[in-house]
Amino acid sequence: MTSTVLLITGFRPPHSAMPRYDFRRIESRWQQYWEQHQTFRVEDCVADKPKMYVLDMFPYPSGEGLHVGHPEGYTATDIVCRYSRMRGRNVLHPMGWDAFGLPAEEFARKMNVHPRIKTEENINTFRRQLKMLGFSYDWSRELSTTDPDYYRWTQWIFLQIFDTWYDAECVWTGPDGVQRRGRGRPIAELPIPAEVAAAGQAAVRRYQDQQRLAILSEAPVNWCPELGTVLANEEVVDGVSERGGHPVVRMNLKQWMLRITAYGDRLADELADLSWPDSIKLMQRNWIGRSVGAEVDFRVATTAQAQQAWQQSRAAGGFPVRAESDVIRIYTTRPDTLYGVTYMVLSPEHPLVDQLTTAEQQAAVQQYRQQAAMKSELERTDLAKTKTGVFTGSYAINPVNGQPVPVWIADYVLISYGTGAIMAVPGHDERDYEFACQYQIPIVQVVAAASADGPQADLSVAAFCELGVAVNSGPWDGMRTEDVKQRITADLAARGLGREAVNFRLRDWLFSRQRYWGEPFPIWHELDADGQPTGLLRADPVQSLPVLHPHVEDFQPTGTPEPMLSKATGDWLYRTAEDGVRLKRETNSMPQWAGSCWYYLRFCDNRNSDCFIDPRKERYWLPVDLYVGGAEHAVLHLLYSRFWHKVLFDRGYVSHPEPFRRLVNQGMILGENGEKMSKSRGNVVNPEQVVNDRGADSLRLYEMFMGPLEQVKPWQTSGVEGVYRFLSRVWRMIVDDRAEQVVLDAAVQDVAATPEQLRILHQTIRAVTDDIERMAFNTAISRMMEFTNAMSGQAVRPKCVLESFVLLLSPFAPHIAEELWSALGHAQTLAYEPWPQADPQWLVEESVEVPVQVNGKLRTRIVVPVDTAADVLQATAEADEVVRRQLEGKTVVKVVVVPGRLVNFVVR
RNA sequence: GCCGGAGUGGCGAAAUGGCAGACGCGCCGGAUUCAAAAUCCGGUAUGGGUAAAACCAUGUGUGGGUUCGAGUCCCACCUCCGGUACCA
Repeated sequence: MTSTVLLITGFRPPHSAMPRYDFRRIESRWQQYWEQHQTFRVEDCVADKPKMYVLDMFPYPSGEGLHVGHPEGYTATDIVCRYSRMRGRNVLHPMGWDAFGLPAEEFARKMNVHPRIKTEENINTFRRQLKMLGFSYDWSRELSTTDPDYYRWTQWIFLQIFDTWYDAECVWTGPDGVQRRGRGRPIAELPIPAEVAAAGQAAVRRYQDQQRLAILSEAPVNWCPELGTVLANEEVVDGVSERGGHPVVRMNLKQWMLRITAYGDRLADELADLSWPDSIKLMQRNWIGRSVGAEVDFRVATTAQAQQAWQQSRAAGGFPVRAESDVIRIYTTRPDTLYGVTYMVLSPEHPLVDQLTTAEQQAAVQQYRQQAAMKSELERTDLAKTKTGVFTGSYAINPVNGQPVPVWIADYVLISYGTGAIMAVPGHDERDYEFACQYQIPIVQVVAAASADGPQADLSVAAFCELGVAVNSGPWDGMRTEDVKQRITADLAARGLGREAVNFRLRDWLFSRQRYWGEPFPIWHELDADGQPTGLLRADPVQSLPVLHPHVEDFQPTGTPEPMLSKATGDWLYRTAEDGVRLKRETNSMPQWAGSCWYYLRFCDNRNSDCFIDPRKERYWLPVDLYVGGAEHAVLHLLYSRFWHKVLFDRGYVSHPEPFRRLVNQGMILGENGEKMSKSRGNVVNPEQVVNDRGADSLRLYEMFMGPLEQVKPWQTSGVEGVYRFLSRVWRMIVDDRAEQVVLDAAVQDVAATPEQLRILHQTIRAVTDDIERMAFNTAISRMMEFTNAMSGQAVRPKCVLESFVLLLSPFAPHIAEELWSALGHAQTLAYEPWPQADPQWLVEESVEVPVQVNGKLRTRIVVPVDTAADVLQATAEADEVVRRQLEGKTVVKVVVVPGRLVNFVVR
């Protein structure tokens, strides 16, 4: 009875088998297939395939799970990888976890669960969510920075840095065949001055310890009591911690510093050859902030004879490495303005301040220094509206003209930059100008405008900071600024009073933290008989690595700058060496940046227990061909990684000077309201939800269809709907959605394609291919939509055309593509099918529509054969009715004819 | 302040100096349906014009410039976003 009714009404039973595009079934099926068949496992060092290393910035596995921002970059790289495999490349596409860090430790503190447990839980969530999206990672290469097998080698690299000193004069040629000046060399090769050698073994060791690239030094640091750790300058924003916004105070602590500044020149110069966005290169260059100028010595004023004697000794002995105790050494980028110096400024922390302060000024200076010390970084920058300072009572002699100038202290001069002291030229420096006005210090003009039409100097209004010509500058008057700089520096150098100098805005990298959940340092402190540190250090032997975390009972912060690891028991903290020396372990831990500095190397060889990377694999895979991640890492992570890489390069462990050949930054995805996504704004989109609603292929496609990868763009849930509809149309174009099984639609036939169909196909192949090469995924998807719109209307859809199309679609929407490929009769995955080739024969249209303009305004369009010559094209245009009317009664002055593009009549 | 990047329909966007708005969303109309969903077809920058078309004018943040021709190149400015902040 039922069947009768069915026949009469044409009603078909709902069939669960698979009529429609059922993404749930398709996606889980193909994810299982890839996993079972190890489809994306990659071999190292394959000789007959060109390699391609495509890397995502690995995520911090937060407790929140995946964010829609993650799949943006990951989808882009996955498309490139899948495409590249089909183009015959051997593709390395790994994923891992940057899993050390404070949140897991905070959680441990609240819940008393070991950070490792929470970390593993978070990683499991992230891995599950990423696998849902169908990325073609080689999961056998997965790693976490928190794996002892991984951080063993992080510690090992630290020891290499510890074992290295920077020989700035060394000229050498690397394995890349490029000659460089400056090289990190083994500390054992450091020349020891005779007097140090004579002072004994301990003196030699202390001397070496000062020259290493990793040194312990007493430095003013940002201590955050709330977080229980010191923070790098970069982690402090406006005087509070970047994470959590807790107050930060400055204090002096002994901390590990990595001497990244030694590599400042190379880090800046070697950006040149990288395929990175210019804006990122510029940001790095600005961050490094290399400037060229001069160091100049000003002797504290005493008697004329003493001054003369000093100058004579300098003329004879040259410019010393360290200035004498009565000499103020300054750094300036404008040595040409030396004649305009009307005062000098020492930073309040400068070691000469006490010595220079006269009895009358004692109280004022003392008070000022105390104030400055108490000011946080925030206040010091915030209160910068009006400059403050105090006169020390002393004068120094200007080496170019013998004039005495007063010496002040002021907190607008930073102890950490240059020499911590400046010559002040209020006429030609904004800050000095402001200060001089504040304290009625004379302002002298020594630079005049170079020409009448450029910016002019008016020192009654503002400092004149432009280049120009020297005035009031003795022998240099009339010379151009650039020339005076050169010659005055040379002149000072000849007299032993100055020299050319280079400075960096970049500071050395504060490399220790006081947290539990970071890599322990493989370093011991020697103790004396009383159990006090002697200041001498010992490195763990590399065979004994990793230094594992100690067991601790609770994760409450110590409340003091004493590191968390100091809560460890004695057997972790202390040891007696073979020679009987009592040792205490270093209890600081490494910052989160450490693990991410070199993970791209370990992906090439993540199971190696003999070395951090097999040199053969390093030479095969490195450098990374494409690195995609957020612009928030534009400076720090990328600079730190490059630094470590260069140390490893100098020490012969890696063969390329740079780790990342090409860099692309994805733009942030905003909430639907155009604001940054955040819990507090309530506009967070959960990718897992999108996958459940519309499938991974739709999510991937939408993330790419939103707009250019690099651009910031708002999320639109209706847009996901749009690409889902597109995938449904693709499905119906090939599969009969009325059948109970996945069978081809009756229109899909094994026949030859028509010329029109071939033209559409090959134009699509060409456009999609070009767009993938340009990483313009949004337009590639548009082209596939156009193809689908055109082909769906065809009564007969040749199978061969659809097969090529499915291959084009597969990098973007791999699950549906695999399913369709299988429906089209293929037993194997399409992951390694050759990428379709555009046949030039079908790329040319037979005729073309050419716009005709009159005076640049579009008047009509004419259709002509595609290769119509210029004169014929013009004649055709002139013959056109609309054009004739437009040209009537006017004089044609000129005709612009671009064959195949346009005709333009210029008339009067 | 300084250094980057970006301003194009109702929205996301597209456009080697050569037809502005491809593609998608939304909306409007139609087909299918008892009805709805889904699907399919058509339309959709603005103003004028027309019964409807044709057609005309305007239009890529603002103002200028180069050019036969400018969203695209140059100059000045405005707005938004990102970076940076006394670096001598």
